[in-house]
Amino acid sequence: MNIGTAARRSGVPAKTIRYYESVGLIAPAERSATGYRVYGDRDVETLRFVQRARGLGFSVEDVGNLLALWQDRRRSSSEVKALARRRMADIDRKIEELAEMRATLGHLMERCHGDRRPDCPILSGLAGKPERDR
Amino acid sequence: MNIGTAARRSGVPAKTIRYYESVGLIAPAERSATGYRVYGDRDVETLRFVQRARGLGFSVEDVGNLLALWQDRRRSSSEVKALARRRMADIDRKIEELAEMRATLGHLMERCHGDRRPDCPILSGLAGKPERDR
DNA sequence: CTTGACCTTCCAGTTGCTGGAAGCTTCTAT
DNA sequence: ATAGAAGCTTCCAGCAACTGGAAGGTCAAG
Repeated sequence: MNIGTAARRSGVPAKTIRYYESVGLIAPAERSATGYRVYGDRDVETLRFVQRARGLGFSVEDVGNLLALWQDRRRSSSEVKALARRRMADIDRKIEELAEMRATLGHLMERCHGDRRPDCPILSGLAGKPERDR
Repeated sequence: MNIGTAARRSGVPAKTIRYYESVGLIAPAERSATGYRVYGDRDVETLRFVQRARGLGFSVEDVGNLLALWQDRRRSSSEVKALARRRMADIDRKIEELAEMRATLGHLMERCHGDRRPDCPILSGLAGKPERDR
């Protein structure tokens, strides 16, 4: 099958497949006589694997490692789990960051009238002159 | 004061200040006779404002808008609040995405022994062949 | 045989910096 | 006075992970 079909079946856009190939995440596809990339069902499975791993937020580099482990019969599951643990820690850190932003922004917004008046605690807050009352 | 001092006082690295100037987020600084950028206390305040807004995750473009509103006496606070609301929605969306990743990754990890054996539900899960038992 | 859908490569742009090179200027210490 | 360190300037490159678009070759249908 051609790249368009592989793209449809895997959910990875054709452009992205080419990109993955160019950065070495996936092996270069075979080519037809006229230079078209040719894919098989295995390749589609690989692409789906990549898609899912990326969906969990693993970096392209980490996906490369996961892919290598996946294809290595002699792997130990602890290596995979270690990658997953690191990713989990990343996620938790990011969630915390966002929660903090959320809280701060929420506090600022609460006090803002949001009407036609120029008075705005959000701006004062950003300016570092927090409304001090209450 | 020179850029290094402004950087120290505002918490924005000198390189980043130059970058902000280059993309038009902040006005070009005045220059000394020898071409050094010269800053005043106002500029440091502006930089701090930018720093805080960026810390809440506003894009550089949005910070530009906030800055403009901050400096506009005739602004209405509703404009500011609208920006904040959009940012809040972004944050919530991202938190949700991350929470979903967390959950999925957590499920996969739970079942992985993480020992020397190659058997690994994390990889099978990514491969799209979820362990079906239990 | 022409049209339109695919495919190819290559270059550029996105976001928000950050690092580094080459070359001035200013400060500090002797 | 002068040497060296620290600070400043500009410009170019690169990070992640694509995405868009131009220019051009290919293929199937009517």
